[in-house]
Parts: sequence; structure tokens; C-alpha cells
Amino acid sequence: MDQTDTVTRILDTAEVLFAERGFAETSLRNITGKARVNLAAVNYHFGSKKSLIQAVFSRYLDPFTERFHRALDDLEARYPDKDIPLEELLETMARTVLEVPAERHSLKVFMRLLGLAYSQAQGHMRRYIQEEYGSAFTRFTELVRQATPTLPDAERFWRLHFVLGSVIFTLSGLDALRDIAEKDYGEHVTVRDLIRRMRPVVVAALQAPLPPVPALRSEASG
Amino acid sequence: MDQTDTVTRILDTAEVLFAERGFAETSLRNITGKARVNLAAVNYHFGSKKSLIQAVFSRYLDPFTERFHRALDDLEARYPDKDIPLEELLETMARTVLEVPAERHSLKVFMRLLGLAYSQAQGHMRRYIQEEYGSAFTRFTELVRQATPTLPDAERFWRLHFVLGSVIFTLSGLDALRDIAEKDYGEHVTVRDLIRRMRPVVVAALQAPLPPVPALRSEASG
Amino acid sequence: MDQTDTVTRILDTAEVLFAERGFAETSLRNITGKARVNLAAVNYHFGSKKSLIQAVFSRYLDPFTERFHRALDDLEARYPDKDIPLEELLETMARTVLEVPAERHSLKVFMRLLGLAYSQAQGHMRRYIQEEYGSAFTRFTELVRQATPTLPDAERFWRLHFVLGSVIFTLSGLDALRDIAEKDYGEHVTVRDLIRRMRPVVVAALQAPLPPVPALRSEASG
Amino acid sequence: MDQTDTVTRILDTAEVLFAERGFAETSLRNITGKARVNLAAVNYHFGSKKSLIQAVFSRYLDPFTERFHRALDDLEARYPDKDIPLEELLETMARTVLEVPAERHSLKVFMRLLGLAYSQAQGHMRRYIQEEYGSAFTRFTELVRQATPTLPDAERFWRLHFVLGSVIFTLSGLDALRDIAEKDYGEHVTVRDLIRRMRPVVVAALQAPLPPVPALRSEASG
DNA sequence: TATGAATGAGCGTTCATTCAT
DNA sequence: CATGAATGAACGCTCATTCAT
Repeated sequence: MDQTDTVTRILDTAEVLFAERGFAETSLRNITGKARVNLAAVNYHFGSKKSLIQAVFSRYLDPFTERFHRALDDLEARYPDKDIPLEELLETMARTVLEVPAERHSLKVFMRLLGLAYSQAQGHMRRYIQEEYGSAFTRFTELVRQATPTLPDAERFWRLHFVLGSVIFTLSGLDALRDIAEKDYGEHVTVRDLIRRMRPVVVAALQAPLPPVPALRSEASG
Repeated sequence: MDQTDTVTRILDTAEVLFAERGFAETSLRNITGKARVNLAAVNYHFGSKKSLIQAVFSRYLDPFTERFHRALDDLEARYPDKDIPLEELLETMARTVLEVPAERHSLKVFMRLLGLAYSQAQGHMRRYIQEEYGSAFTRFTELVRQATPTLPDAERFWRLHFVLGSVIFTLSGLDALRDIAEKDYGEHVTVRDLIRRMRPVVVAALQAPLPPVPALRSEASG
Repeated sequence: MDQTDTVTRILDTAEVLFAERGFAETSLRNITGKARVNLAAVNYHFGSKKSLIQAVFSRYLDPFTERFHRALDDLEARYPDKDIPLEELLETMARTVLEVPAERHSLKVFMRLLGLAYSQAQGHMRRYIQEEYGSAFTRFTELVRQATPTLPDAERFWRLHFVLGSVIFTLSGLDALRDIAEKDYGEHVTVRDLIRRMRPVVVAALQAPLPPVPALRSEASG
Repeated sequence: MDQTDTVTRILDTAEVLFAERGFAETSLRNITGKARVNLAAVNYHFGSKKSLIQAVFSRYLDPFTERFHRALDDLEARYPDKDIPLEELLETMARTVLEVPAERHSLKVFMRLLGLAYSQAQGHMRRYIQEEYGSAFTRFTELVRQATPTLPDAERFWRLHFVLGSVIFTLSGLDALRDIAEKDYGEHVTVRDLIRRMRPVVVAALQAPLPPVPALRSEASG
């Protein structure tokens, strides 16, 4: 159009609506209507709704992974011969997560999208994210492994996902939870506050004692 | 119909499909088709799709809250004069969560629905759950408060949500994560395993040291 | 609706519009608009546009094949021990073709549809017709074979298709050609006239002398 | 573009796709995509899709009519005072039909296009062909009239269209029919074979005895 | 002279819901 | 009590065409 590029207008509007209502509940007419762009423009520029969704993600994840890799490079350079402490790793992750969307977009939106992607039908978005951006996560996981050498691998796997769940769930539902917190405890939290609060919890979670070995018995579960 | 009640057939089918694909992605045609029930039966028996969704939840949550209240009654009776230990509270919660769906339905489905409800459009489900079943959560929260007297209220609020996020995220994505875990670490986990693994992590998370007070500075966040 | 059944209204309108404009050029909105029926009714009753097209054909071809088989039964009963003369076969075919649509529908429309089906993209209609109604054609072909014992099989195959082309082409373009004929020769032809005119031509075509055997030489052709 | 002229690229691609799928089923995106040419190029060079279709026809019919007129000139020169025999006329027609597309294009495509033009929506193509190229057909018809002086004019008109139908129908459906013929009779036919086969049939058809005069009775037909 | 971008109209299909029986 | 039929709205997408450069 005139002031902003059509593609950008679509992406900006789409990410907000997707985050607010979910993918299926957001129609292309919603998006193009709000973005004041022709309906056909989405299919012209992105090919399909599914591709638009992926483009919305890429716009967050591409700079994120790039920056994250660079931050990990720096970190490894600072600890040339010994393992990077867990706190440093988490600190780096937190900093990168905060930096990237802060530049142009909203962290809340980003987290909400991430939450949606993980709860989506058939997990096709989960698969897409895994394929495109799995390498950064793998690298991070490996560094965490070196930082927690006594933790069994399977245990670490699950604990990292516990933590991931905490982060995505809390940050993606931020608005609602913040309202409750403000009403009940009179304090207005920012994303930074929340991340500050999370840090000791995450460290404690990862370093918690191992669960007792279960007594052997056959069991089934749905 | 004949063998099973139409209402039950619809509920049984709906909960599975909702859990698999989400609410918006599951049409009444999907449900009635698979349940081999007339299309109009949903609107006839439930009034609307939204009401059907709520009915699916009620069928899980009604017995759950009832049983949970009874379990807490027992617990309070066992600790008449002093606070209930945190581990006991968590144990009771875990046991009730495991018991209820095990009777007729799937815990995985239940958790998936819970996760969807929290990530779903407009949060109308979140609101519904809060209104209908908030009392049980509030009672539990209060007992946790007594069990962790040194924790500031706001801190406890957030940590409980961190934990809630862990549980819902991990259990609702169980199938996918289980596949990865099985492939990478060769161990097949059951829901019981997972809950056993969660216990020390949750305790550690709730008892983690407080974060340092931030230096005062003005800050903004999206 | 009120006077006529919705399904019939759709079929009646569809066959006329399809015959006039072709399948791709006729939209469901064209049909439902002219039939004064809800747009969704087509998909409700037929499932898809493709199925509607096939239903239009079935309504002609089902009674046709049934009646044709019966007519051939009669014919075979009348010639218990010797071959049925070619003229009788053609006469029976012509009579059946004339009878069936005359009852409720238009022969012109039927032929036009047949012509369209044969010239259609990817020939999926041709395939459908072959599968559903090929047996009647095969039976007729076999009787023609017995009636023209001196004709090589391949030659008969091609000549039958020459004739089929004549019939479909002429009858499906009947309106336009009739206008020209009326203007130029002052005679108004009916379908019956045309079929009467075709009979000696078809017989002559099938009984024409064989072409000379070509001198052997390598040749290519697109 | 670079190697071949854009206009030619479009025409070459269009005629193939049109012949394969029909006009309505072939989009300008199909054409320009396959021709690796800009989408707007069709409208730029041809003005509209309809004009492109006509251009595709002209590229076949212009040289055909020119050559056909010349061939008829030659023929008339060889028979200065008496009528040209029917076989000679048909031979000349067949030769010209075979010659023209053989130079650069495919006869199959040409016939398929011709068949489509006759069965296509509203007959606007039929009208266009009639207007642009009717003179050649008229001249040929007149020569046939002289070659078959005993045939009533109306009869000749219809018989010529019977024959036209045979040719167009058979040649435009050549691929499918050839497959069947090859499977059932083990012989691979070329276009030349088919035309050789057609010749005696066409002669016989045109020279068939007249049909009996119908007994007078009022009759109606749809 | 070409072309990337954009457009308005229309496509087949699916949706949750309602209605008459 | 239950259901086949129907409906209006909306869906994602594709269309031929136009426009600004």
C-alpha cells in the first residue's frame, strides 16, 4: 500500500490475531480486513494460510536462532576449556529471548504463538519448528548436558520439557495471569520480572534430587 | 441409539476428537459421523457446540472436584492441628488426578483438553473453568500457602502457575514427547512414571530460593 | 421446496446448464440460483460437483442401459439360432435412444452431455461411463461382430467409433446445425428425421470395402 | 524471454494445455507458469484469454486455409472442364490436413482443439471459426456438390457433418482410443493409418442410398 | 517493453444451526 | 424423542484482469 509494505502489514496483523484467537479461529478475511489489504494478497504473497502461519513464525525464529547461536559462540569463547555453568546458559537463553522480539514485536505474542504451535492439531507446526529450528535447541541441550553431568540423560530430557512448559504456559497466558496477580497482590509484573522470578525456580528444578527408583511391578496407563 | 445412549456416544467421541485436533478443528459433522449419530443430535441434546465442549469438561471435572474435596477433607482430618506438609498435598493432588480419569477415560485426553482450554480462543473456556471449578483450586492454594509460610504470596502464585504449566504442557503433549524419549533414551514412560519424576522437581521449584530484589530502574515490556 | 423435490429441481436445472455451457463453465451458483434452491443443497444432496455431474448422467444412462438390455433380450429371443441382422441391431439401438429421454428429458441434452463427457479434461467422465455402462456397449459390440463376420475386429472397432462420433457430434450440435439447415434448405428437421437419415449412412459405413493394405514404409506421426 | 520469443512460448504452451484440459480448465497461470513467462504477458500480448484462444486457432487455420485453397486451385486446374471426382476431393482434404500441422505442431492437438471448439461454451469459438474460415469450407462443399450431383442438398449437408463428426471425434480422442485398440487388437495405429481407414468409409457414407421417404404424420421432438 | 503487485469477483466447499415432521 | 432436509454465512482459494513502474 502506501505507508507500510503489504507483506509486513499482513504479517503484523496476522501475528496479533493468531496470538489472540488461534490459527483456525482467525480467518484470512479477519486478517486482510484488519490490515486493510486485499483478501487475495495473502495467497499472492504467501501461497496459502499454512504458509502464512509459517512465515509468521519464521519472522520471530530466524533472528532468534541466529542471535542465539552467536550468543552461544561468545559463551563458549569465554569458557574455552571448562564447562559453561548452568546459570550462564539460562542467562544467555533468557537474554536472547528477551532481546529479539523486543526490537520490533511482542514477547507475549511470540510466546503465545509458541504455545499455540505446540497445542496445534496434528502438530504440523511442532514438526515444522522442530525441523527448521531444532538445531539451536539441540546445541543448547548439549551444553546443558555438560553443565549437569550427574543428571541421567532421560531425566534431563524431561526436566527441560517441564521447564519449557512453565515458560511457554506462563508467558503465553501472561495477560490473564497478570490481571489476577495485580488484583490479588497489587503488583504489576513485567516480562522481565517474570523471567527474573523464573531463574531460581528453573535452576532448582533442574538440580532437584532424583526421584526414588520405583518398586518393580507391571502397570498400564492410558 | 440402541446399544449406548446417544448422549454418551457423543461425549465419548467428542472428547477424543477434541483432544486430537482441538475444538475449532473438530466439526459437529466429525463428531456425529464418527459416533454414528444424527447431525442434529448435538444441538438437540446440548444446544450448541460450545455447550457440548463444556459438557465434555464437566464430565471430567465434576467427579474430579468432588473427589478432590473429599481427599482434602481426609487430609485435614489427619492433620487436625498443624499444617499439612507440602509433599502430602502434592501427593493427594497427584493421586486424585490419576484416579478420576482412570476409571473410564484417559488421563492423556483430560490433560490435552485442559491444555487446549488454556490456549484456546478468547479464553472463554478458561473463564468457565475458573468459575465452575475455581473453588477447588482456591482451597488447594490456601493449603499450599500454609505449607509454605515463608514464601511471599505473589511468589507462590507464580510458582504454582509455573508448575501448572509444566504439568499441562508435558502431559498434554505426552504422546509426541514419549516417542522422542523412547527413541533417544530407550525407555518407555507411563503417566505414572512422569508424575513420579515430577514430584521432586515440583517440590524443588516451590522451595527454590527467592530471586534477588531487582535494582530499581524504569523499564518497559510488551 | 414446494412443487417439486429439491433433488429433482437441481438435476433438471443442472442438466440443462451443463448441456448449454459445459461443466466447468457452469457454477453451482448458476444451478442453485436458477433452480431457486439453496447453494449448500447441492453439496448436501450430492456431496460434490463431480458427483452431481455423475448423477445427471446416471439419470439418463441407468434407464437407458436397463431398457437397452431388455430390447436386446427380445431381439435375441426373436433370432434364436441365427445372427441378428445389422439393420435390426441399429434399429433397436436407435429406438432405445429415442425412447428413453423422450419420456421426461431431452435427447438433445443427453447427446450434448455425452459429447461433453467425451471431450472432458482428463476423461474422468469417459472413464466413469466406461466403468458403469461399458457392459451394455460391449454386448452391443459383440452382436455387431456376429452381424458383420467378414469385418476384421480392429476395423469394426474403428468404424463403430466413426459412427459414434457422427451421432454424438451431430446430435449434440443439433441446434446450431438445424438453424443452418433450416435457413439454407428450408426444411425443419427433427431428431427422428436425423436418425432416419443416419440409418443408411451407418449401414454403408460399416459395410464399406476394406481399405487397401498400405505399402510398407517407416513413418512417424504426432 | 531470451531463447524463444515470448509470444511463441505462450502459444506453444497454450495449445498443448488447451488440448489436454479444455479452455475453461486451463488457467492463464497454468500457461504462463509452464511457459515460464510472466503472468501478465498473456494479457499484454494478446489482450485477453479469449483472444489467446483465437490466436491459437489462427496459427493452425491460417496456413491450413491458405494451403487448402491452393490445393483446390491445383485440383481445379487439373480438371478444367469436368467435375472433380469425390475421391480426389477427399484425398486433397486429407493431404492438407496431414501436411499443415505436421510441419511444426501436432495433428492430434489440432483435432482436439477443433473438437473442443465445437463442444465449447456458447459456441463463440464455433462462430469465430465459421466467420474466419467458413469460405474454405464453403468452397469445398460446393465442389463436393458437383461431385455428388444426385444427392439432395440437404442430404449432403447432413452427411458432410456426419463425416466431420467422425473425423473430429475419432482424431480428437485418438490417444484414448489408440490405447484401447492397441490393448485389444495388438495394433498400433498412426494418424495416417486412421485416415487411410476412414477413406472408404467416408466415400461409402456419402454415397449411401437415400433413406426412405417417411410416411406423413405429425410428430414432435425435444 | 515488460513485469511484480494488486484487485474484485467468483469458485467449490464446509460450517453450526434451524425447521418440519 | 429424534431426524432428514434445508439454510445463510463464512471459509480458503483461484480466477482473469489491471495498474504502476
